[in-house]
Amino acid sequence: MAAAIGKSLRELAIQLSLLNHQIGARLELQDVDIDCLDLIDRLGPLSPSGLARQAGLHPATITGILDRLESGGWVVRERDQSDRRAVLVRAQRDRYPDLMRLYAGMNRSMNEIYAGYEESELEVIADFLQRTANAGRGATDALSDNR
Amino acid sequence: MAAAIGKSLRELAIQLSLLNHQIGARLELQDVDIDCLDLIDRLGPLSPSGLARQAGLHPATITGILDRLESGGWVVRERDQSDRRAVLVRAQRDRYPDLMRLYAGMNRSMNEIYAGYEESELEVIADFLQRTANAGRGATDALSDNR
DNA sequence: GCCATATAATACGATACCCGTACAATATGT
DNA sequence: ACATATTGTACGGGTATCGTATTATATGGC
Repeated sequence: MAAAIGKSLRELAIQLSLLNHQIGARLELQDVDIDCLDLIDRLGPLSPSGLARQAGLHPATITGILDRLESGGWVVRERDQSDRRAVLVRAQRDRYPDLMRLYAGMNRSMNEIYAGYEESELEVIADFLQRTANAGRGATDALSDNR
Repeated sequence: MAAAIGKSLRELAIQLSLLNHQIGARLELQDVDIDCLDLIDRLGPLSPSGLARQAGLHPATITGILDRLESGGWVVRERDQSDRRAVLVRAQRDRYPDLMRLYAGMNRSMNEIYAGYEESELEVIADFLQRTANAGRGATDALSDNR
Protein backbone atom coordinates (compact mmCIF):
# COMPACT_ATOMS: atom_id res chain seq x y z
CA MET A 1 0.00 0.00 0.00
CA ALA A 2 2.89 2.32 0.78
CA ALA A 3 4.25 1.58 -2.68
CA ALA A 4 0.92 2.54 -4.24
CA ILE A 5 0.94 5.84 -2.40
CA GLY A 6 4.49 6.54 -3.46
CA LYS A 7 3.62 5.85 -7.05
CA SER A 8 0.57 8.09 -6.95
CA LEU A 9 2.54 10.78 -5.21
CA ARG A 10 5.18 10.86 -7.92
CA GLU A 11 2.49 10.87 -10.56
CA LEU A 12 0.70 13.68 -8.75
CA ALA A 13 3.91 15.66 -8.48
CA ILE A 14 4.57 15.56 -12.18
CA GLN A 15 0.97 16.32 -13.11
CA LEU A 16 0.88 19.36 -10.87
CA SER A 17 4.19 20.41 -12.35
CA LEU A 18 2.79 20.14 -15.87
CA LEU A 19 -0.32 22.05 -14.84
CA ASN A 20 1.95 24.71 -13.41
CA HIS A 21 3.78 24.88 -16.69
CA GLN A 22 0.59 25.34 -18.71
CA ILE A 23 -0.68 28.03 -16.40
CA GLY A 24 2.66 29.78 -16.52
CA ALA A 25 2.59 29.73 -20.30
CA ARG A 26 -0.84 31.40 -20.33
CA LEU A 27 0.43 34.20 -18.12
CA GLU A 28 3.71 34.56 -20.00
CA LEU A 29 5.56 33.50 -16.89
CA GLN A 30 8.10 30.77 -16.15
CA ASP A 31 6.97 27.90 -13.93
CA VAL A 32 9.45 29.02 -11.31
CA ASP A 33 7.71 32.39 -11.31
CA ILE A 34 4.47 30.77 -10.21
CA ASP A 35 6.30 28.89 -7.49
CA CYS A 36 7.83 32.12 -6.25
CA LEU A 37 4.51 33.94 -6.40
CA ASP A 38 3.04 31.21 -4.24
CA LEU A 39 5.89 31.51 -1.76
CA ILE A 40 5.51 35.28 -1.61
CA ASP A 41 1.79 34.92 -1.03
CA ARG A 42 2.16 32.27 1.63
CA LEU A 43 5.19 33.55 3.52
CA GLY A 44 3.94 37.09 3.48
CA PRO A 45 5.95 40.14 2.42
CA LEU A 46 9.56 39.06 2.37
CA SER A 47 12.91 40.12 0.99
CA PRO A 48 14.38 38.93 -2.32
CA SER A 49 17.23 37.26 -0.44
CA GLY A 50 14.77 35.47 1.82
CA LEU A 51 12.87 34.32 -1.22
CA ALA A 52 16.12 33.11 -2.78
CA ARG A 53 16.78 30.97 0.28
CA GLN A 54 13.26 29.53 0.28
CA ALA A 55 13.36 28.73 -3.41
CA GLY A 56 16.95 27.51 -3.44
CA LEU A 57 17.87 29.96 -6.19
CA HIS A 58 20.65 32.45 -6.74
CA PRO A 59 19.80 36.01 -5.63
CA ALA A 60 20.52 37.32 -9.11
CA THR A 61 18.00 34.85 -10.48
CA ILE A 62 15.38 36.21 -8.10
CA THR A 63 15.94 39.69 -9.50
CA GLY A 64 14.88 38.48 -12.94
CA ILE A 65 11.91 36.57 -11.57
CA LEU A 66 10.72 39.59 -9.60
CA ASP A 67 11.15 41.79 -12.66
CA ARG A 68 8.74 39.56 -14.56
CA LEU A 69 6.30 39.27 -11.67
CA GLU A 70 6.37 43.01 -11.05
CA SER A 71 5.97 44.03 -14.68
CA GLY A 72 2.97 41.69 -14.85
CA GLY A 73 1.49 43.35 -11.80
CA TRP A 74 1.65 40.21 -9.66
CA VAL A 75 3.83 41.70 -6.94
CA VAL A 76 5.21 45.04 -5.84
CA ARG A 77 8.61 45.89 -4.44
CA GLU A 78 8.55 48.17 -1.39
CA ARG A 79 11.43 49.75 0.49
CA ASP A 80 11.92 48.28 3.92
CA GLN A 81 11.49 51.09 6.48
CA SER A 82 13.87 49.69 9.05
CA ASP A 83 16.63 48.64 6.62
CA ARG A 84 16.95 50.88 3.62
CA ARG A 85 19.10 48.41 1.72
CA ALA A 86 16.34 45.85 1.88
CA VAL A 87 13.28 45.39 -0.28
CA LEU A 88 9.96 43.84 0.70
CA VAL A 89 8.09 41.93 -1.95
CA ARG A 90 4.33 41.89 -1.54
CA ALA A 91 1.78 39.90 -3.55
CA GLN A 92 -0.92 41.92 -5.27
CA ARG A 93 -4.17 40.33 -4.22
CA ASP A 94 -6.23 42.12 -6.86
CA ARG A 95 -4.45 40.07 -9.48
CA TYR A 96 -5.63 36.82 -7.90
CA PRO A 97 -8.81 36.33 -9.93
CA ASP A 98 -6.69 35.96 -13.07
CA LEU A 99 -4.84 33.08 -11.44
CA MET A 100 -7.97 31.48 -10.05
CA ARG A 101 -9.62 31.50 -13.45
CA LEU A 102 -6.86 29.25 -14.77
CA TYR A 103 -7.16 26.96 -11.77
CA ALA A 104 -10.94 26.80 -12.17
CA GLY A 105 -10.95 23.46 -13.98
CA MET A 106 -8.72 21.86 -11.39
CA ASN A 107 -10.75 23.33 -8.52
CA ARG A 108 -13.99 22.05 -9.94
CA SER A 109 -12.58 18.54 -10.21
CA MET A 110 -11.23 18.74 -6.69
CA ASN A 111 -14.61 19.75 -5.29
CA GLU A 112 -16.16 16.72 -6.93
CA ILE A 113 -13.49 14.57 -5.32
CA TYR A 114 -14.03 16.10 -1.90
CA ALA A 115 -17.75 15.37 -2.17
CA GLY A 116 -17.03 11.65 -2.25
CA TYR A 117 -15.45 11.55 1.20
CA GLU A 118 -16.64 11.73 4.79
CA GLU A 119 -15.51 14.68 6.83
CA SER A 120 -13.37 12.40 8.98
CA GLU A 121 -11.66 11.02 5.90
CA LEU A 122 -10.95 14.53 4.64
CA GLU A 123 -9.34 15.24 7.96
CA VAL A 124 -7.03 12.27 7.56
CA ILE A 125 -6.15 13.37 4.04
CA ALA A 126 -5.46 16.97 5.05
CA ASP A 127 -3.20 15.79 7.82
CA PHE A 128 -1.33 13.44 5.53
CA LEU A 129 -0.78 16.13 2.91
CA GLN A 130 0.53 18.53 5.51
CA ARG A 131 2.96 15.96 6.85
CA THR A 132 4.10 15.09 3.35
CA ALA A 133 4.67 18.73 2.45
CA ASN A 134 6.79 19.09 5.58
CA ALA A 135 8.75 15.98 4.67
CA GLY A 136 9.38 17.49 1.25
CA ARG A 137 10.67 20.66 2.80
CA GLY A 138 12.94 18.67 5.08
CA ALA A 139 14.35 16.58 2.26
CA THR A 140 14.90 19.65 0.11
CA ASP A 141 16.67 21.52 2.87
CA ALA A 142 18.88 18.53 3.61
CA LEU A 143 19.95 18.38 -0.03
CA SER A 144 20.65 22.09 -0.34
CA ASP A 145 22.49 22.27 2.99
CA ASN A 146 24.87 19.41 2.24
CA ARG A 147 25.95 21.57 -0.62
CA MET B 1 -11.74 21.30 5.44
CA ALA B 2 -11.67 21.41 1.65
CA ALA B 3 -9.84 24.71 1.92
CA ALA B 4 -7.25 23.16 4.20
CA ILE B 5 -6.65 20.36 1.73
CA GLY B 6 -6.32 22.81 -1.14
CA LYS B 7 -3.79 24.82 0.82
CA SER B 8 -1.76 21.76 1.73
CA LEU B 9 -1.94 20.54 -1.83
CA ARG B 10 -0.49 23.75 -3.22
CA GLU B 11 2.17 23.70 -0.56
CA LEU B 12 2.95 20.09 -1.38
CA ALA B 13 3.14 20.86 -5.07
CA ILE B 14 5.71 23.57 -4.61
CA GLN B 15 7.78 21.56 -2.13
CA LEU B 16 7.95 18.59 -4.46
CA SER B 17 8.88 20.95 -7.26
CA LEU B 18 11.71 22.40 -5.19
CA LEU B 19 12.88 18.91 -4.25
CA ASN B 20 12.87 18.06 -7.93
CA HIS B 21 14.98 21.10 -8.62
CA GLN B 22 17.58 20.16 -6.00
CA ILE B 23 17.80 16.62 -7.25
CA GLY B 24 18.11 17.82 -10.82
CA ALA B 25 20.94 20.12 -9.80
CA ARG B 26 22.84 17.22 -8.23
CA LEU B 27 22.56 15.20 -11.43
CA GLU B 28 23.37 18.15 -13.67
CA LEU B 29 19.90 17.90 -15.17
CA GLN B 30 17.07 20.37 -15.59
CA ASP B 31 13.93 19.82 -13.55
CA VAL B 32 12.02 19.13 -16.74
CA ASP B 33 14.51 16.35 -17.48
CA ILE B 34 13.52 14.55 -14.30
CA ASP B 35 9.86 14.94 -15.19
CA CYS B 36 10.50 13.44 -18.61
CA LEU B 37 12.55 10.60 -17.17
CA ASP B 38 9.64 9.81 -14.90
CA LEU B 39 7.22 9.85 -17.82
CA ILE B 40 9.50 7.59 -19.85
CA ASP B 41 9.78 5.17 -16.97
CA ARG B 42 6.08 5.13 -16.25
CA LEU B 43 4.68 5.13 -19.79
CA GLY B 44 7.18 2.58 -20.98
CA PRO B 45 9.31 2.90 -24.10
CA LEU B 46 7.78 5.66 -26.18
CA SER B 47 8.64 7.99 -29.03
CA PRO B 48 10.03 11.50 -28.61
CA SER B 49 6.89 12.92 -30.21
CA GLY B 50 4.71 10.95 -27.81
CA LEU B 51 6.77 12.27 -24.95
CA ALA B 52 6.40 15.79 -26.30
CA ARG B 53 2.63 15.42 -26.22
CA GLN B 54 2.63 14.02 -22.69
CA ALA B 55 4.90 16.75 -21.39
CA GLY B 56 3.29 19.56 -23.35
CA LEU B 57 6.61 20.55 -24.88
CA HIS B 58 7.84 21.29 -28.39
CA PRO B 59 9.39 18.28 -30.16
CA ALA B 60 12.63 20.18 -30.68
CA THR B 61 12.78 20.76 -26.95
CA ILE B 62 12.47 17.05 -26.36
CA THR B 63 15.51 16.46 -28.54
CA GLY B 64 17.64 18.54 -26.21
CA ILE B 65 16.18 16.88 -23.13
CA LEU B 66 16.84 13.41 -24.53
CA ASP B 67 20.37 14.42 -25.46
CA ARG B 68 21.05 15.29 -21.84
CA LEU B 69 19.31 12.18 -20.50
CA GLU B 70 21.11 9.93 -22.95
CA SER B 71 24.56 11.40 -22.41
CA GLY B 72 24.02 10.88 -18.69
CA GLY B 73 23.09 7.27 -19.29
CA TRP B 74 19.53 7.66 -18.02
CA VAL B 75 17.85 6.55 -21.23
CA VAL B 76 18.70 4.99 -24.57
CA ARG B 77 17.30 5.76 -28.00
CA GLU B 78 16.41 2.70 -30.06
CA ARG B 79 15.26 2.49 -33.65
CA ASP B 80 11.65 1.43 -33.98
CA GLN B 81 11.56 -1.81 -35.98
CA SER B 82 8.16 -1.24 -37.56
CA ASP B 83 8.65 2.44 -38.42
CA ARG B 84 12.20 3.36 -39.29
CA ARG B 85 11.55 7.09 -38.95
CA ALA B 86 10.56 6.58 -35.35
CA VAL B 87 12.68 6.29 -32.23
CA LEU B 88 11.86 4.48 -29.01
CA VAL B 89 13.16 5.94 -25.79
CA ARG B 90 13.76 3.46 -23.02
CA ALA B 91 14.69 4.17 -19.39
CA GLN B 92 17.92 2.56 -18.16
CA ARG B 93 16.98 0.79 -14.97
CA ASP B 94 20.56 0.22 -13.88
CA ARG B 95 20.84 3.96 -13.36
CA TYR B 96 17.97 3.95 -10.88
CA PRO B 97 20.01 3.53 -7.69
CA ASP B 98 21.60 6.90 -8.31
CA LEU B 99 18.19 8.49 -8.36
CA MET B 100 16.93 6.58 -5.35
CA ARG B 101 19.91 7.64 -3.30
CA LEU B 102 18.85 11.27 -3.70
CA TYR B 103 15.27 10.41 -2.81
CA ALA B 104 16.42 8.46 0.25
CA GLY B 105 15.76 11.25 2.71
CA MET B 106 12.27 11.83 1.40
CA ASN B 107 11.51 8.11 1.33
CA ARG B 108 12.61 7.68 4.92
CA SER B 109 10.32 10.48 6.05
CA MET B 110 7.46 9.04 4.06
CA ASN B 111 7.88 5.63 5.67
CA GLU B 112 7.63 7.24 9.08
CA ILE B 113 4.45 8.98 8.00
CA TYR B 114 2.93 5.76 6.65
CA ALA B 115 3.63 4.07 9.96
CA GLY B 116 1.27 6.45 11.72
CA TYR B 117 -1.80 5.33 9.77
CA GLU B 118 -4.10 2.34 9.70
CA GLU B 119 -4.13 0.26 6.56
CA SER B 120 -7.68 1.41 5.82
CA GLU B 121 -6.61 5.03 6.11
CA LEU B 122 -3.72 4.45 3.73
CA GLU B 123 -6.19 3.04 1.28
CA VAL B 124 -8.28 6.20 1.45
CA ILE B 125 -5.18 8.31 0.95
CA ALA B 126 -3.94 6.27 -2.01
CA ASP B 127 -7.30 6.55 -3.68
CA PHE B 128 -7.46 10.28 -3.10
CA LEU B 129 -3.99 10.83 -4.53
CA GLN B 130 -4.83 8.82 -7.61
CA ARG B 131 -8.02 10.81 -8.21
CA THR B 132 -6.19 14.06 -7.69
CA ALA B 133 -3.45 13.11 -10.12
CA ASN B 134 -6.13 12.29 -12.69
CA ALA B 135 -7.81 15.62 -12.05
CA GLY B 136 -4.46 17.31 -12.62
CA ARG B 137 -4.03 15.53 -15.91
CA GLY B 138 -7.53 16.53 -16.97
CA ALA B 139 -7.03 20.17 -16.07
CA THR B 140 -3.67 20.26 -17.84
CA ASP B 141 -5.07 18.69 -20.99
CA ALA B 142 -8.00 21.10 -21.00
CA LEU B 143 -5.60 24.04 -20.86
CA SER B 144 -3.30 22.76 -23.58
CA ASP B 145 -6.15 21.75 -25.87
CA ASN B 146 -7.92 25.10 -25.75
CA ARG B 147 -4.96 26.52 -27.54
C1' DG C 1 31.84 59.81 15.53
C1' DC C 2 34.82 57.29 12.17
C1' DC C 3 36.26 53.67 9.60
C1' DA C 4 36.52 48.74 8.23
C1' DT C 5 33.74 45.04 7.27
C1' DA C 6 29.37 42.78 6.22
C1' DT C 7 25.01 42.54 3.91
C1' DA C 8 21.11 43.68 0.35
C1' DA C 9 19.82 44.16 -4.20
C1' DT C 10 20.89 44.61 -8.82
C1' DA C 11 23.70 45.42 -13.36
C1' DC C 12 26.38 43.07 -16.56
C1' DG C 13 28.33 39.38 -19.27
C1' DA C 14 28.86 34.35 -20.31
C1' DT C 15 26.72 30.09 -20.94
C1' DA C 16 22.97 27.26 -21.74
C1' DC C 17 18.12 26.42 -22.61
C1' DC C 18 13.69 26.45 -25.25
C1' DC C 19 11.34 26.80 -29.36
C1' DG C 20 10.18 28.16 -34.52
C1' DT C 21 11.68 26.80 -38.79
C1' DA C 22 13.96 24.00 -42.11
C1' DC C 23 15.36 19.57 -43.62
C1' DA C 24 16.45 14.61 -44.36
C1' DA C 25 14.49 10.06 -43.97
C1' DT C 26 10.70 7.19 -44.14
C1' DA C 27 5.74 6.00 -44.42
C1' DT C 28 1.05 6.29 -46.41
C1' DG C 29 -2.54 6.86 -49.84
C1' DT C 30 -4.23 7.25 -54.50
C1' DA D 1 5.02 5.60 -58.74
C1' DC D 2 4.52 9.87 -56.91
C1' DA D 3 2.53 13.40 -54.02
C1' DT D 4 1.71 14.22 -49.27
C1' DA D 5 2.26 13.37 -44.33
C1' DT D 6 5.00 12.26 -40.39
C1' DT D 7 9.24 11.55 -37.48
C1' DG D 8 13.29 13.20 -35.44
C1' DT D 9 16.86 16.51 -35.41
C1' DA D 10 20.04 20.55 -36.90
C1' DC D 11 20.29 25.33 -36.68
C1' DG D 12 19.58 30.09 -35.20
C1' DG D 13 17.28 33.66 -32.34
C1' DG D 14 15.47 35.20 -28.15
C1' DT D 15 15.70 34.60 -23.35
C1' DA D 16 16.76 32.60 -18.56
C1' DT D 17 20.02 31.59 -15.06
C1' DC D 18 23.98 32.41 -12.60
C1' DG D 19 28.92 34.14 -11.24
C1' DT D 20 30.97 38.35 -10.46
C1' DA D 21 31.28 43.19 -9.70
C1' DT D 22 29.08 47.34 -8.01
C1' DT D 23 26.37 50.57 -5.28
C1' DA D 24 23.97 51.64 -1.12
C1' DT D 25 23.30 50.94 3.55
C1' DA D 26 24.03 48.73 8.11
C1' DT D 27 26.92 47.03 11.92
C1' DG D 28 30.77 46.68 15.10
C1' DG D 29 35.29 48.16 17.11
C1' DC D 30 37.84 51.89 18.70
